Amino acid sequence: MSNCEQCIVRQFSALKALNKDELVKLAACKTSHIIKKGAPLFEEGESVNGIYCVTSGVCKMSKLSSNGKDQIVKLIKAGELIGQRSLISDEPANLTAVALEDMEVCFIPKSEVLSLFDANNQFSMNLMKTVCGDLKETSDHMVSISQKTVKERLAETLIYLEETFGKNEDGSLHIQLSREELAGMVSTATESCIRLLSDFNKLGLIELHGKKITIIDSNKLKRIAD
Amino acid sequence: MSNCEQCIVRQFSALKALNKDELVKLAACKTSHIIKKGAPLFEEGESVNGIYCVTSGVCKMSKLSSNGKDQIVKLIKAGELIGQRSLISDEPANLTAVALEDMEVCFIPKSEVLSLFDANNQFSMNLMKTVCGDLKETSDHMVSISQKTVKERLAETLIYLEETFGKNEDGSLHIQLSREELAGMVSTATESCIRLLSDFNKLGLIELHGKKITIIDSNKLKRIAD
DNA sequence: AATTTTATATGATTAATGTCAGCTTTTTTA
DNA sequence: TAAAAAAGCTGACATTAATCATATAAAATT
Repeated sequence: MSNCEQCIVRQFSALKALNKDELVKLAACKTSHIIKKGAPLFEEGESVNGIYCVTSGVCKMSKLSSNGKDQIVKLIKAGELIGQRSLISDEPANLTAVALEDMEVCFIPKSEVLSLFDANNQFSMNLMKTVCGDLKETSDHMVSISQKTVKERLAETLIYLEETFGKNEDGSLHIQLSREELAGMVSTATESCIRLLSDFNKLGLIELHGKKITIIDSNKLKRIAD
Repeated sequence: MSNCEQCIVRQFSALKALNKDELVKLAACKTSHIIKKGAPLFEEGESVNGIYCVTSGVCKMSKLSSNGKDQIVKLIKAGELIGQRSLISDEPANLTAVALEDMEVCFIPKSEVLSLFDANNQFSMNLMKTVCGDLKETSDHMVSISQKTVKERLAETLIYLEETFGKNEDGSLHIQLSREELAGMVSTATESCIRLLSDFNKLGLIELHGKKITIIDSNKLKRIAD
């Protein structure tokens, strides 16, 4: 059982409000897990009974629609919490969480979160701000899907991926998504996504080497994205 | 200055957790307002500095996109609160709120909400649940826009309007939206919306008399909506 | 009441994007 | 390493839904 006081990623989530005693108590009740790439943390409809704190790795939160397409609602990276919404709503998960890379996560049981919620106003305020931030992002995402073209959304998504997850030493996007997953973020068909990537490539906006995507002209991409 | 203790709609929002003292204090600091149909409560980008509690009437929360279309993100009815998200995030409004009917609202200043938040755990938990509910709805709405056809979404929206706002004695939808507004909810062009309403009419699923829409076969509509 | 403006309606056309099919490359598994 | 499976790519085509044009009806204004 590792220490929560030393945990760096804590600073990035609502947990930053916890005091020493609370952290000791947290360390005692949390459990650590390794989630392999492609494995689910939980699936839509499951009862989660706690929240996950991501120590390393990235995961996608998505919803499978009746036509078999996986719409990615958001990506989560180290330092963020997963499952707050359904914990607070006291409902089963609305989205499926699947690891995009090998992940390390800590599971904090619901009872512990609720007791923190009661005892620590700053913690609950932080949690609330996170959920409110998610709500704003999701509203904006919704408007973007309904008002922008696929090309604009793809450009927007590529910029988002670079800004949020950074790049490798060779300049390529650090996060590796399949074309299908990228399409799921953009909300388009896989073929359309591939075709537009290929167009961007021909226009010199990006470079493609297998799964690696390198953004060459981010200003032009930003202009396309609006 | 009217009484908050006697206010019925309080029961429908996070405010139901307030005790007698808190309600007296609330009554003393809140202000009541009449908003005429078509008038804005606030616009995107404005600082709201408090929350509105809707006593009567309905309003739309929408976002104007660069191409001039108004995407309606959600509708709000009596008993609900408006502006929690930006209050908690401490940000300007992300959406514009416009009255669809004459409305009565009470404005509660930010300082009062924050002090309730600190003093009353149940209140903050309620507020949090509301925001989480909004987040789930918005996520689902987003997936619906990206995965369903316009026809399916229109059917879905009509069912939602009947279930949420009820019908008049003659069976027509109680809430009256322009075709443009309905299109804004469905996320489609006004013409497409009109055309599909006309199709539904010909198929005997609904009846149109001017602005009045009457749902005739809600089962078939539900089947179309999925 | 007449006129202007706005909303609703419908047809024709175009543009955007999804679907299907076939092929190549990459990855996985035996 | 060979074979099989999955992912990526491209072209052809179909479909959906947006746009444009125009007509009618309703509402607002003079």
